[in-house]
Amino acid sequence: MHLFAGFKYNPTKLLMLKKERQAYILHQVNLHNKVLSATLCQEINVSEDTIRRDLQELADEGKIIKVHGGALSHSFHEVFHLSNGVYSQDKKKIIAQKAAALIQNGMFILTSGGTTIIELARALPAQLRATFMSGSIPAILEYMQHPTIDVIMIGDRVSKNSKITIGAEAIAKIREIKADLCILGINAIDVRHGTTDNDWDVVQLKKAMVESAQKVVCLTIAEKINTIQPIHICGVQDIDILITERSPDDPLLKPYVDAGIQVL
Amino acid sequence: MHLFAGFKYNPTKLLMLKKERQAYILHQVNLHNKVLSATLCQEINVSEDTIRRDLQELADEGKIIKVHGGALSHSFHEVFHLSNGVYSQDKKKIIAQKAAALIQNGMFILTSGGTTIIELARALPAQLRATFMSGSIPAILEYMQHPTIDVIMIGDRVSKNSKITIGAEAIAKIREIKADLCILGINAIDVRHGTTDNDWDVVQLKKAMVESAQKVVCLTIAEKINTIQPIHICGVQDIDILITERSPDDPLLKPYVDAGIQVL
DNA sequence: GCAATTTATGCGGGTTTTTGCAGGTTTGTA
DNA sequence: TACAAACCTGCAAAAACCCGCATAAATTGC
Repeated sequence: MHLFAGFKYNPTKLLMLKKERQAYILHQVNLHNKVLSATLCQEINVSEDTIRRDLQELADEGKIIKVHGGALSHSFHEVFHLSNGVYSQDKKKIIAQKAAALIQNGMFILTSGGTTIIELARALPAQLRATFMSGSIPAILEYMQHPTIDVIMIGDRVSKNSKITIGAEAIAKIREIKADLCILGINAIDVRHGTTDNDWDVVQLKKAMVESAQKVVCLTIAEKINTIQPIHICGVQDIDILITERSPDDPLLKPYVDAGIQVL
Repeated sequence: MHLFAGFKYNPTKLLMLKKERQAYILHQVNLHNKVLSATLCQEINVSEDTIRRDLQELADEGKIIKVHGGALSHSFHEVFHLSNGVYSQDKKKIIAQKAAALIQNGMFILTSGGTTIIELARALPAQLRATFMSGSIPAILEYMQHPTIDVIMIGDRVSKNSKITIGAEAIAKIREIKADLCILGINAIDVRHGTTDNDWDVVQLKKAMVESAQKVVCLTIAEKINTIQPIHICGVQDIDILITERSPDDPLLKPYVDAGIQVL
């Protein structure tokens, strides 16, 4: 589409045909996922009404989404409709599959809560014999469905927000044991800052779990890679395995491989 | 710290369209389970009022859950609603009403599990401030819905059929405390044999609870009056209050009144 | 080629949307 | 119980929108 390439750098008054102009607009929308009416009317040198009419026509044809002040691409707008149910559930199922493969008979496993852990609980093979320990009530509910695993609930005061048990008792209980694996659903990870979260109580629990396990496994959708939250859980040096829905050799994950983490 | 998640998708944070902004917010909520209005208005560079209006609109559309100071993801806050097809639910609601009247602010209350206890949890007045302790996962789920009460989960191994935590740890934890009330949903009661049950683990828990409480309250539908189960929990002399859906002066209950139990 | 006709564009004015701010009220927490 | 943060309500300014109309541009018919 080099046909349009020069227009925004060419303030010369050009006579653009209507079809041509609309093609240009559509191109811009697809390229940047959004356009502003004001910007377009400067670029093409037509009145704002004309731009508005163009946007309206393109919207009527279903090519773009018209909004107050400009337009959005259709792909951008998908966020709104895909927001039903658990966010990114497909991706989390993939992650759960990879994580479930790590678990072997006889293992003792500490887990956090969160929707990814719920998927893990659902992905456990039916004949698995292992012991799962958690303070997350939704996670325990899911583990209870499994026919053969042993489930241990960490007791203490219940946090209504995070639906986990929190407090000194819970942390002391975690410290008492030495688990084979600690599997955490994490909310943010960054090479420099490690994993971080935004709930103080959850962080306390996760920190204790990391210290009480021989191997630390972190589960997260790739979207949360290279993001930071306010409260620190542990550094990358404390993490043994990182699991996302992407392939281990995805460039996004290279820094973590370089940092010595086993990426699955 | 202006490095929070999401900036990578929002390099040009100036002049964001309304829909675009809302999509960004929704994305953040789904990603992190919660957002703060203050954080968002810094990130997007708009006034807090605008953020609040956006959150309100998204909440009206059912996309998120608005709370004081920010918003929560819908999937995270999902309520596990127990089926309402409970046997004799009407009668249990009556029992729950009577039992709830016994509870006063500041009390510490031990409870068992069971559908009658679930009804009790639902019947608690909204402004009540008390502490409830239980090893029953369904009961804890119900207590969590209440806005002001404190909830303490007794930890230990989870019994999959009775959905309670059982074991030495759990019993030791109960022994540590001295509750104002112990409220038991019971499966059988008889003047001669006292209360009995058919699950060994449940009985151990209930016995410990009876011993750790100043007053013992038994809840049961009248149908279970004068029935016997294999395993003994406690004698009638250990019971302080008995609550059924019938009137206290019902002839069926007279033997228990005569035995010194306060019948409600 | 030229007039008639259709289409596209720009403009004026009135309406709606969006946004920030001032104020008073509610809420959560120490 | 006191206090700060968050909330709501109303308001006003700016931006965007819509409608009708006049004019310019393109197309068509002859």
